[in-house]
Amino acid sequence: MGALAKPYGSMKDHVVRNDSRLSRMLHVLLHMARHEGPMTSDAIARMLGTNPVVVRRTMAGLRDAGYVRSEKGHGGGWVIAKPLEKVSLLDVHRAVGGPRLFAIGPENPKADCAVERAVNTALEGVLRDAEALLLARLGAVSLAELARDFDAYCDAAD
Amino acid sequence: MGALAKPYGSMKDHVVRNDSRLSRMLHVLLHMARHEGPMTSDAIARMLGTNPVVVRRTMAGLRDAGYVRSEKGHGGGWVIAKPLEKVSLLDVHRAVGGPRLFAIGPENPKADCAVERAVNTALEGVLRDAEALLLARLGAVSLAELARDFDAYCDAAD
DNA sequence: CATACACGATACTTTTAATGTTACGTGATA
DNA sequence: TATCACGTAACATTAAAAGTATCGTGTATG
Repeated sequence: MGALAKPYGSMKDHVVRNDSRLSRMLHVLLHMARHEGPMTSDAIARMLGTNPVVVRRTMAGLRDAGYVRSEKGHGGGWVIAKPLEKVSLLDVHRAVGGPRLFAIGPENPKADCAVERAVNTALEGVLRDAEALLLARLGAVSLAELARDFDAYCDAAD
Repeated sequence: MGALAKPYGSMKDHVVRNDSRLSRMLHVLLHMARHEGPMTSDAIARMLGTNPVVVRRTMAGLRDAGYVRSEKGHGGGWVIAKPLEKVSLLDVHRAVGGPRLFAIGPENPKADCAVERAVNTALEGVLRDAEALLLARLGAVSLAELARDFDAYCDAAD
């Protein structure tokens, strides 16, 4: 027992493809906040190293949630539609589909076997607590704070 | 901001295929603890609703860690090789390969873009803390405690 | 009003890791 | 020696995110 906890991401030496929708949207939103006028899906896609269709697909959730707006035609693109103070990282997570957070979990949540149910109960308890922490932390940070962190980081680099 | 946290597993209505190696191995180990003599990979596979090759593949990690032993030939199979008090859920997690815990994460951990790095820093901080909690909780529970929980649950059902 | 622009949406393909499956080898026991 | 049980390699399947091609719709501009 009692092995030491390794930090996040140190378990595998190969590259793991995580769900990066939250991370990407945060990246985009901060850029949009520092950008005059609309940003096109093409420009955003180049920023993210991906495809405009992926951008539209992912940002659709943000639009439906009212965090951004999209305009068609000449001079169109994406603009921020809600003050950054009013949007938390959790809001963005939810807006992009609120994907599952954990890669591990029980095989069969509704097991017949009593032993399996006992295992599930224990694991689910642990996962629930970690999820609560994660969501609380994401909910406690607004896009505005994230932007301020970035500005502070830039100033520190001077 | 301030949306309420939904409990674990409630975000999706379709079935999500999690990495179930930890959960499965805990299930198996508790059964083995309550079982006289070796259990064959075939019997375990029937218990888990899977294939004996999957069982051998996954249990290989437990064997290499010294938590179980395997015997060939007539009357062979898998037996527990270490007291349940000495093995934590975290030990089992590590023994099955210590798979990644989170399904979300940054797209590109080593970004050139300063905005992206700021996002990554924030997200990684949250994930690191949640991971620390998760690993600490897994490390704090031994297989023996899990087995006792199960016994208590059974007694309560009388 | 015609044209280029930009999003909206659909229908795919690709990718990755876990899981499932088949087949064959090795050692142990009756 | 025949059967049992694990060890291993190789390959197929699956699921979700991500990538891609293509078309439709609305919009501003010349």
